[in-house]
Amino acid sequence: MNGHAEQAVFAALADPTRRALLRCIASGEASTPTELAALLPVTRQAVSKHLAQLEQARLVGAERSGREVRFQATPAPLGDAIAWMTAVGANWDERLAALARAVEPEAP
Amino acid sequence: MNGHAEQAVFAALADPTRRALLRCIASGEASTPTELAALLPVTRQAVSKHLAQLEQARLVGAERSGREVRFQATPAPLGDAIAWMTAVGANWDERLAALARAVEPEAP
DNA sequence: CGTATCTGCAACCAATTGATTGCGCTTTGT
DNA sequence: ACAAAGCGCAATCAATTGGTTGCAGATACG
Repeated sequence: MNGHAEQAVFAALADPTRRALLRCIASGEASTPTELAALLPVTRQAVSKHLAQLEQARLVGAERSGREVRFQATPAPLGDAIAWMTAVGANWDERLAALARAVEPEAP
Repeated sequence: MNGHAEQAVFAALADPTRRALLRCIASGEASTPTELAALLPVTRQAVSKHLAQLEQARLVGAERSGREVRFQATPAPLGDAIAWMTAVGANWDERLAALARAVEPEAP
């Protein structure tokens, strides 16, 4: 689970529409593609493709309920991305090093 | 300093070559474009363009020294990106909420 | 049963991106 | 002074991306 995970996560987070979608889903503002499309200035199909990318990055999970699909946020990949950032940043920043220790509570 | 910063940071981090460059610079393995290009399977000009993007995201800083340019890592934007992630993730994950409190030590 | 929703899939299009080559400018060293 | 090293800029190219429209398959509701 190294290297390839951050790729998808950072790529997914690189798009403003995708970040907005994740925020809406995380805050419980909306859950289905049509609901989310109503909140954003793009079509439902565009939202659906973005959701597919977020799902591939494991940032959201889909669950079908009848004719609609309900999306929910998944926290783990964000933690992985933060771990990568702190691991890199710990080399030259003390504050990030401290955060790295907070992220990885493993005792050697 | 809201919104536009993460855009550049996440976009910069979305590319594998750029992540490798940041890791090399952060670890002190290399500092100049030609040094970095020697470590990666791309040309020096490609490295230079990637460095420009990292610089635009404030993840690295350039400093000319004679005929060569020495790059150094800048920690702040990583902290901003982590703050964004924890802020979004805090809505549905307790562990990220705890991390958010660690990142933002501001008392209201 | 028929109709209106909600969704996914395919084709297609413009814009961006990652990467390359070639050239010109500045700095170092003999 | 002159050659070599390091760097930046411009043009170019293939591949990817974000977005759209159109259509077909399920599912709820009258």
